[in-house]
Amino acid sequence: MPQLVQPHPVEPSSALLEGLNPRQREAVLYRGPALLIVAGAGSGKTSVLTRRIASLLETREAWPSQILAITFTNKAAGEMRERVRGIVGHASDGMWISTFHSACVRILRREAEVFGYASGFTIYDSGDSRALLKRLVKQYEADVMGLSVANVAARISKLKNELVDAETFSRQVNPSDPKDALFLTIFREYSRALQSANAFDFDDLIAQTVYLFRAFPHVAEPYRRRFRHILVDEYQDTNHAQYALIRELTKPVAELPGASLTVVGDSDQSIYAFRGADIRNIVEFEQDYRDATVVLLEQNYRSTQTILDAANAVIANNFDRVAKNLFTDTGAGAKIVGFTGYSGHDEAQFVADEIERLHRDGLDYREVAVFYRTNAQTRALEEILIRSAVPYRILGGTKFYERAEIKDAMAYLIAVANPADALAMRRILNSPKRGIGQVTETQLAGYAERNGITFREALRHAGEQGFGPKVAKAITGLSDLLDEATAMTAPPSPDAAPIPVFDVLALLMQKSGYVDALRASRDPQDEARLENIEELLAVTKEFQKNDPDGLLIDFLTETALVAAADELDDSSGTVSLMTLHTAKGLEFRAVFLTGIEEDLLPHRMSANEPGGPSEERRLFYVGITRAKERLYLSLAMTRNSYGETSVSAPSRFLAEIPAELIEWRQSPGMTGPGAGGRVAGSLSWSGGAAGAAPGQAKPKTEWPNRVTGKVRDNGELELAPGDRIRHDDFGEGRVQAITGSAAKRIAEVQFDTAGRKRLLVKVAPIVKL
DNA sequence: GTGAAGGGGCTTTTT
DNA sequence: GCCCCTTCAC
Repeated sequence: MPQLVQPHPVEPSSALLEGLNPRQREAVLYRGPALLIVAGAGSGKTSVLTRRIASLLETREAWPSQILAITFTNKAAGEMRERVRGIVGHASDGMWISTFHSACVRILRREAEVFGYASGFTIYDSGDSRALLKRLVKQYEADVMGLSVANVAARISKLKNELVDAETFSRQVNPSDPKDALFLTIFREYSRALQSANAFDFDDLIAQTVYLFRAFPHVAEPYRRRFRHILVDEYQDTNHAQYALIRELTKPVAELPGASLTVVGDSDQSIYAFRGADIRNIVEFEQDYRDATVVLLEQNYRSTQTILDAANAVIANNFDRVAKNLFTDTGAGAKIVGFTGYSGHDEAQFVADEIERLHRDGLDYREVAVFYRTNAQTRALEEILIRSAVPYRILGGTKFYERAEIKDAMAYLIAVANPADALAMRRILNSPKRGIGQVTETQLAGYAERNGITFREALRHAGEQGFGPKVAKAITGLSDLLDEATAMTAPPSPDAAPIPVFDVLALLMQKSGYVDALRASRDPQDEARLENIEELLAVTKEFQKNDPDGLLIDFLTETALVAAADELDDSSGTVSLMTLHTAKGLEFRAVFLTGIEEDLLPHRMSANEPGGPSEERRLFYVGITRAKERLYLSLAMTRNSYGETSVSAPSRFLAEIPAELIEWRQSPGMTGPGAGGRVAGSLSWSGGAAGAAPGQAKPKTEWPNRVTGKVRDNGELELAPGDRIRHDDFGEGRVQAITGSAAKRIAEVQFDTAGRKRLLVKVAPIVKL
């Protein structure tokens, strides 16, 4: 064991402290049992955290293996690791920098056997949990009692985040309430099913690690000894289970004091109460950890004063907070631009046009982001951005790993890695179609249960269950294929290189007939599905490239834990679209906050929740403070939801921003008949959505979802400068120039009334005249 | 057991 | 508007 505490730490090199203000410097240098860094938005906390870690290493106060740093996303973890490495080089190897979930998986994979799990356990995402719960809800006819899959799932998740398991819950619940009794039954069955499938759901990853540490101190002890410095970022968004995990890890062991704990957070940016985040963790930090020191970082190095003024003014309306005021010395900067569209599409068009203008002025697309409250808002934005030929990327929403064909392919891999996982087995049982239906599946499950074997084992005994020859052969064929793949993943000698995941997946997809079935299909969507399978194969290739020794189980872990923000690719040169939640922790030179309307932000669903409106305000605050130079606030008078158009009202939050900070290109008061009213005062549209505003007569354009990949296709439409065209929305215009080639050909068109636009020739709703 | 057609219900945010 | 589930015909 290396020396644990140096009485007189060596002064860190001056390069490490360079450019830090006194507060930041203190946050880097302070040494003690507990440190809370209250870091306002943009106050350089990432820099402080990295330098704090680097200084611990540089002065030899800590070995890399003694450091555990928790970040909010895998991407943030990767960046922090790189930055520390940039300062101290390979002296940083061996640190644990990861998310709560990744760190817990790492611990659980090592220790699973201690409490009845196997190391190859599956991680169930929310879709898997719901699939499991669906069967239970149906089985117990719980829906007639008003227990839907969604609310059972939410309730179980909440309980697990509070470290309440089914047995603990059974002691709290009133057994004479039939609804609660039924819920308890389902909770129990769900937990049992997870355990027998050798699986953890997302919430288990944290909660079970805590149970493990509490039940088996000898398991916890090596971790308590090992991690002498624990740092947690975004502490305001930790839930009770995560809090408890940190408490467990910082407990003293025998002669050793507890690990030194550093947490960084900002209660104004707490936006995850809905998933159990407890702001008290940060507010009561000083009571929890005696001798804690607090450092406050208020100077902002990100945004202009105008943006900060808006942010400060908005957040000041939350009454239950410690006053904090962000400031900068970089100057006022540009005014915030406001825009009110007639419809969501009109709003989106403003966004697209403005992005193009910024781009012409030299701003790279990757410096621009568009935020929204709900994923549903992407549709209109996407349609317009495609048409306007603005390159964009949606973070989160795409859900590659949630697509049926990807889930199928992953289920094949899971069936190999974790034969106990009946959910994965059932999923692949009849995809591709093998003539194994519901009846056969139920029979197999029954056989497994009667004989006390797994579902996977039952497949091996297909011959003994009275199936027809075709069905029996199909089952045996699948079973043999899985055996073949399993043999690949278990190399003959321990030091032989593992067979790449790519080969395993390729074998499974081919020999199962999965790809052949897609190829043979006449469903046009299957072509896209086939491409997705190929995309997944490419992902496995990439995985092996980055991690040549990576095993199948590592691949499954990595893909199970990708967060939306992990998809951000700084080199892509595209505009980033994401929800306000995903935006936390990021920054962009130009930011568009869209849909700033009542019922959307604050969201209608938040109104009845305690603390709901305040949390929505923090969400708005988080969005505003992502912007470095330019901030746009936009909204629409009408919005489509459920295929119906409804009228919307400006968000109350708009009125909280001092009027002189916003320059309205088109204010809410200017849009309706009888325009001229002020934004802030009355919060309704004067005259509603009536009146034939130009934006509203738009013809409907069909934009099928991305699975089909089938958008409008003009084929090889020939266009040359000088040609006249007609556009569905913009009317007639003249082509000014053509750039790009093939599918990326872009036409610059001067429209007679709609101004100048860039259009993707292949997909724009245009005809040549 | 499979596929097409029609009806009901739903969306806040995420690891 | 779309997804998922049920129903019905083969």
